[in-house]
Amino acid sequence: MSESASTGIGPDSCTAGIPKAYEPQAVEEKWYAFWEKEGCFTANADSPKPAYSIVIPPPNVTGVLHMGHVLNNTIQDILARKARMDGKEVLWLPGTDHAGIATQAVVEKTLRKEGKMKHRDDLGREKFLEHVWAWKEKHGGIIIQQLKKLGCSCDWSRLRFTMDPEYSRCVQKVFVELYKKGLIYRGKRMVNWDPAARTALSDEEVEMTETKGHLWHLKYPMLDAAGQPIPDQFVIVATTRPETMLGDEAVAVNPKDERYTRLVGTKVLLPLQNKPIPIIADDFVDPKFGTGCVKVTPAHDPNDYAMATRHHLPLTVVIGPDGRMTNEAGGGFAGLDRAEARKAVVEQLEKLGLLLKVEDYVHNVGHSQRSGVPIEPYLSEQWFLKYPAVESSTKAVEEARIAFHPDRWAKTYSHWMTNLRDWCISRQLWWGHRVPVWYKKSEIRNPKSEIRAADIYCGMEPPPDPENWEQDPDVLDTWFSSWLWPFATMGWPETTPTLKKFYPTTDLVTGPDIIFFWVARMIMAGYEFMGDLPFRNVYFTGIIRDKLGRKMSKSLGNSPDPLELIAKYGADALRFGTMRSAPLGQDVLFDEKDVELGRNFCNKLWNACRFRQMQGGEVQGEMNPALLTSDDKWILLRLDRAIREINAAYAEYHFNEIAQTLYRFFWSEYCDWYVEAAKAPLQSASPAQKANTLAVMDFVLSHTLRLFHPCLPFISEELWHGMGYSADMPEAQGGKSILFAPWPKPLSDAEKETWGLDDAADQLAAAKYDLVGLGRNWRREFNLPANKKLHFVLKPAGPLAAPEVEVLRLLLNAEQIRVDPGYNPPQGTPRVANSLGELYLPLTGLIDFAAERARLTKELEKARAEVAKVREKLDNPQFTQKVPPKVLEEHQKRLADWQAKVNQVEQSLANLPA
RNA sequence: GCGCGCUUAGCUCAGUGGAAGAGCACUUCCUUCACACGGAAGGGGCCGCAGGUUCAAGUCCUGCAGCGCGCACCA
Repeated sequence: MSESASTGIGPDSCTAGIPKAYEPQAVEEKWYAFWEKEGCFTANADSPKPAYSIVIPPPNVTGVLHMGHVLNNTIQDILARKARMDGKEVLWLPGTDHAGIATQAVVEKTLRKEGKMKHRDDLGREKFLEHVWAWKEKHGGIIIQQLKKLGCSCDWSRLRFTMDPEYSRCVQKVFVELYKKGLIYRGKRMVNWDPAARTALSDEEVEMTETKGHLWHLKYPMLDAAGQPIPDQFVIVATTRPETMLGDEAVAVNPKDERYTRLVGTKVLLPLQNKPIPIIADDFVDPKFGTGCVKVTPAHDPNDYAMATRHHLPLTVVIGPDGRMTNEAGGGFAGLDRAEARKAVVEQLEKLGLLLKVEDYVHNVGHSQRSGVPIEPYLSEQWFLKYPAVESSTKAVEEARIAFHPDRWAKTYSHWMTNLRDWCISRQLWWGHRVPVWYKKSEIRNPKSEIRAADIYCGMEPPPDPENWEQDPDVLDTWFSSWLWPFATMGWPETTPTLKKFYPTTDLVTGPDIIFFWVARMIMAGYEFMGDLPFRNVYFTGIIRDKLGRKMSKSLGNSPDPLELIAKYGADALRFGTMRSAPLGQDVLFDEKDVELGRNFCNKLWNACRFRQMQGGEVQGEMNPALLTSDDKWILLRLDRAIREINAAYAEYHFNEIAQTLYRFFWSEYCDWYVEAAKAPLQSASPAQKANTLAVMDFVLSHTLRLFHPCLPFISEELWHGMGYSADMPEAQGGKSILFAPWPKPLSDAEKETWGLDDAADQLAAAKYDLVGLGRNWRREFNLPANKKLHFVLKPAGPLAAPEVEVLRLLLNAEQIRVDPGYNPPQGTPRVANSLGELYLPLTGLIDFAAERARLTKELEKARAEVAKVREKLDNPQFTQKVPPKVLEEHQKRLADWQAKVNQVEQSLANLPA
């Protein structure tokens, strides 16, 4: 493979030429280009392989990559790459979203800044949209390029945008169908109005935030039958929004409230407007709250609107769609912003002596999720959708045909689904899918009267006589297009091969914050238009926070730029670090240290392979069972365990466990123990034995690289070729790319038997490493420098082959280990022991016996405590009778082990000088 | 108000019924021919509090407290 030459590692490269540290930049660029050129990510709809598919949650077309994207897309990429290695035909379908309000707001802001307009009306619809499209062309590809940097294996040939002409047709078709079914209707309602964006919003786009405000108590003068104020007689109303009083049309009391019964039917004088308004009785009013009198502002409060409807009160609009007071608010207030008007109204009332008191008051205020400003309840005509396929969608999740991970979100879903309210889908914007509805021009549009059905034309094509019609100016909520994403991206309404092969999709990876916005609606759209669920599993990621637990935001400046991290540490490092700290369903506290850990891990992998290369020779294919050492057998068993653990973690979407197992296996088991132990045969054994050790390394590394590939796609590919493991594989199964190499299988019983991977070998190696640990501890105890060569004596408990002793010698960094079954140590020789035998360090005179005695005493105490703990359990007949046999055996063995430890340590202590 | 999470080593977090774990940070030693983006050895936990179930509880149940997040029209 010529690709390997440039970065240094490879079968033919000379040792000196391999960089000591992994340098990801060139490697990542090279392999991404290779994958794309070779069409590795392109899904074949005609493939006989079983299908695996994911649709990307489309990022905002003009957005840039942030840490949330990194988390989300790394997970999707891991799933996609794992599925390929499992032999599936994989489609990861990418795309972007037009993100109506967000994009329009950004473009408007830019155009204002550039002095090209003050308000979009200055440009007009067509001209303005030209600017948005230009913006989209300029910025739309950025996030796609960034996803490629991250290594995402999306099928870019199928890239979709929610405003693609074909996609727009889907949106129109869906609107028309639902309109004809009567599920989409037009209505005059009190909606959530965003005065900054000047559009209606859905309920889901309103965030209730606890706000410190005030409760103003206002005095409304009572009027007598002749309409004259009764001196010193007032009705007291309390309000959090005094500016709305300019639009009051009544004061309401509870009909059962005896304090006010006699007042019902009389009138009060609305201050400032000097308008008589009635006192009405309505059950809505809670007599126990405040004074029991409520001011009624029909046009600016949903409850008041409902009351006004019941009592046939007029609607006085005093706040306009721009959040400024209208002419109806009166001369002194018209034109003021609602916040300014509040101050002005309070000031005036105070002057008139009509402000009784002001209390601090904490309450929830709806804010626009987009622009952050307080929502204004606003009466307007909008399009609404009565959700389709609700029952099947609810059941699909409740009966786990669609599985949520973690499943607790199913409860949230269920709660929302059983309390659905119609979805306000029209937006007073220009950037988006325009409502496919035309109104007859001859009908003079009177905002106070609703348009008759006969004068509405709804269709995918404009009416045949367009000159007589006028299209609805509004566009549709962005989510009204993204809810079709899983099938509209696959060629629906045609039954395309892609749709046939890959719908329903397998997994969806998204954030729980859009469970209502997107996930629930996609499920309903799936059932309504495809007659089937859109995905089988939904993985909900956590939210990425900074290390102080704060949400990442531009204003806080606590959001690192993933591309800078990639440039600094490599994409693999970013992916691995993120996965390792991202438990299922929990928020992720991101720390750059995690990425550093990822980089260090890649470097470890690089150097472990570099070490193998430095031993020379071709890839060794066959392991000769007769030549396998206990260390070989031990690492093969550890590999087997790692494969099983990783498979189990994949099955449960536990990505942090996958990363942690990879880390533990490769670093703590393979590098720390196996490689160090293997240096013994590599340095001194026969050529055949040496070759066999290399065969074990090649076996383990070639499996390891494949286990790593979904998480670390770049370095695993580089090393896969560099080490020559691709050479033996069929072209389509790893020969071309590790992408298609078969996913490692756990070792079979037959393999374990062939290679002699039994408990005895496993325990021999483990005992060796244990003894090494005990021996190494002496260096610290006795202040012996780590590089000082020492002489040990080993008194083995049984027969011990010379190569095992050589491993001990190497791991202990010993000059020599003298094996002497009959060794009779002089009093005072430090001693440790386990099942392997007794290890002595004859160093009389150099030793701090007090420290050794203290250490051994502590160890003895610990061992005795453990013995006591286990013995207590075993002495309990309840325990021995009820416990499963396996657990009983474990405890008995534990007792024996700790007892042996006690004996060993006692002997070691006895061996110290008194 | 209802619902859902979280509370384990200095920090960030794994660990869902059978001997308290990882990474980082810290201490000591080591530039030994894969790696100082490294190696070795250490120190450090009433597993939030109180009850209960069980032979056995960090793990299951019930309260309580603190923190966080959803949902909810009380002015």
